[in-house]
Amino acid sequence: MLESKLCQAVIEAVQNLYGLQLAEKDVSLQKTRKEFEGEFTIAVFPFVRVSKKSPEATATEIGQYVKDNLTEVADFNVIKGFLNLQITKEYWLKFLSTHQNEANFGFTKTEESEVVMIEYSSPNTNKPLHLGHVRNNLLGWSVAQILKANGKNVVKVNLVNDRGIHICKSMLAWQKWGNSETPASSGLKGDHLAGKYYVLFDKYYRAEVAEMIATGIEKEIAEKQAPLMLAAQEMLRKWEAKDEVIIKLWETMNAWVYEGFEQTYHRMGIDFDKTYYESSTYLLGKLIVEKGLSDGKLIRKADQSVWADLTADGLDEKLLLRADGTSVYMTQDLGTAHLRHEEYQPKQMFYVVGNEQNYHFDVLKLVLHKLGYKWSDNIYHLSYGMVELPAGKMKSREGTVVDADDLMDEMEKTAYEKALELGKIDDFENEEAKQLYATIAMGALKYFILKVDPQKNMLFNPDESIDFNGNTGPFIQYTHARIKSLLKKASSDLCNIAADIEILPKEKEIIRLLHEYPSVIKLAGENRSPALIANYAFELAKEYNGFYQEITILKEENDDLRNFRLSLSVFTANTIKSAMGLLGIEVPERM
RNA sequence: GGUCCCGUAGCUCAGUUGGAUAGAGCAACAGCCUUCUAAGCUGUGGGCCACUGGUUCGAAUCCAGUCGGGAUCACCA
Repeated sequence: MLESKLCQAVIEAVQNLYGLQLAEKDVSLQKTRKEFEGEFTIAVFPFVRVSKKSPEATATEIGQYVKDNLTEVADFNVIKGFLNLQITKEYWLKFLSTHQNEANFGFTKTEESEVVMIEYSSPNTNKPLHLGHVRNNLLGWSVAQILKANGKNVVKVNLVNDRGIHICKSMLAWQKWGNSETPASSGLKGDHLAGKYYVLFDKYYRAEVAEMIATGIEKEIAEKQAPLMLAAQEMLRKWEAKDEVIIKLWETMNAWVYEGFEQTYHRMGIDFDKTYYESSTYLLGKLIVEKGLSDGKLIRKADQSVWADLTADGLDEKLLLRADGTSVYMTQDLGTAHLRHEEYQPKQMFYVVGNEQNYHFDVLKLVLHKLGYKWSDNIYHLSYGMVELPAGKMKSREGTVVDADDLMDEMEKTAYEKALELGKIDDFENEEAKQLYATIAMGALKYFILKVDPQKNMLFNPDESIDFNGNTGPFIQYTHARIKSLLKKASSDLCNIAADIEILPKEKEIIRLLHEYPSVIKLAGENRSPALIANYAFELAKEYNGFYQEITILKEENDDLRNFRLSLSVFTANTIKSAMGLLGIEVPERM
């Protein structure tokens, strides 16, 4: 790699000139700012201590050494303490012709033994997916792609939370007020149907509680004693006892929900290699807890409940088994983690879960560590920020939840209106036009969400539809389509690039960006951040658009220049497509 | 209250892990299609990088404190 070659040369220079041995991290190699000549810049301030010369003199000496010893370096210049290196035209042109049509440029070959697991989505089966899940799904799927591009053997898993009191609530409501309604009879998607009854439960339950409070019962007692709540709890007990009627109802309603989820996932373009169901893993944790008890690593209290004492690590005590022996969320996660480790022995286990659960994952790792499972070190919580609305958090009770299916519908409608308005689809077949709205709508949505640093909270304003201009998915898609159109008109093959052409600054900038792509993939993998890929794709598209606007490509009369610019275009289109692919965004051939 | 995260243009976000004069997009205004797709390009205005101190050649970035916002501290998941 050129970058490390440059670093090595600088290390060598400092060693030979000043007798100081540096490590690669001591050399700050960065991109040269646009206003200066050159492609790479090294700040030499750290070296003046040993050179005992001015920054300018030091930079000049190092620059001269590097120029003399590296054929790739054509020249250098020094501004204040900054050494700007200029790379030879030959290097850039060779780079261009070598990689312009390389299938997986920038990707690392998959290492089969590097098994890495990533869990994302993890929905509850009592309501449809909302905007929060959308961020989760897109992040998870994209990070999986990025890890693959970094040579990992990725296993994508989903953990469906298909049991528990909240599931019973929608079941109970359906039983009471459903009149045997089904997705077929109502025309509702299965997950929306279940969600409808979950909301209904909440409505009647709150009415009951209000009524009880009105008769003088205390709020807390009312909430616990409301008949609907008692009935839901009774249903959960029956479920755990495998009551036939309840199990049947549970299976039926969950099947509806899965059908609905599948449609949403499919439309979103995300998938899984394996799906775990909490109903079949929730008991596994008990075995681990019992072993921990007999090993004396956990404590049993007088009421028979089991706890992990984490006070020595600055945390609290954590409940692992209730007094009645039933398991809690943490217990279940211990079991699932263990199961996954047994099944795959992953080198790393990633959990894409919102930052509201930071504490949960700290505890999970700590408890596993305490119980002696060394692989607890391989657990990483990919914590991401909340999606907030202008009014604050989404609240289902206030009806401010942004539904995933509705959101995608809205986006498609906007894409359609926009395309119509701009006359983009006048010569499109019906099917192709439909395909285009979907591609652009999803491109806009995915890019909007993925361009933000995962760690940070982000704002979504439902009143303003997501933009299609500027720093957006469609902007990048458009750039790709534009290049494709250009290439269709250029019938010539692009094979050899002549050596004696002049490279303009705008062209140089594009080459440099393309050259940077592999290290962007690497960085995105290390940081598990699709945002780095997104911002890179935008920068590349923007740079190309500037070039396209200002410089003649097809109509250039000099064949060498024409070929060179077409090569640049091909390479850019390929890289845009590749980068957007890592985000799960398709790029159209025309739009 | 304890712990953790965040605070950059009117708004939404970048800022390559400490480097040069802090950047994009949106919104506003002014231009550019008889020539490769105008979902594009060019230009103008807009900043006490929350505040204060510290570390050093150099800080939006690291450390400490203050203020403001969020999350969490359940026998919910």
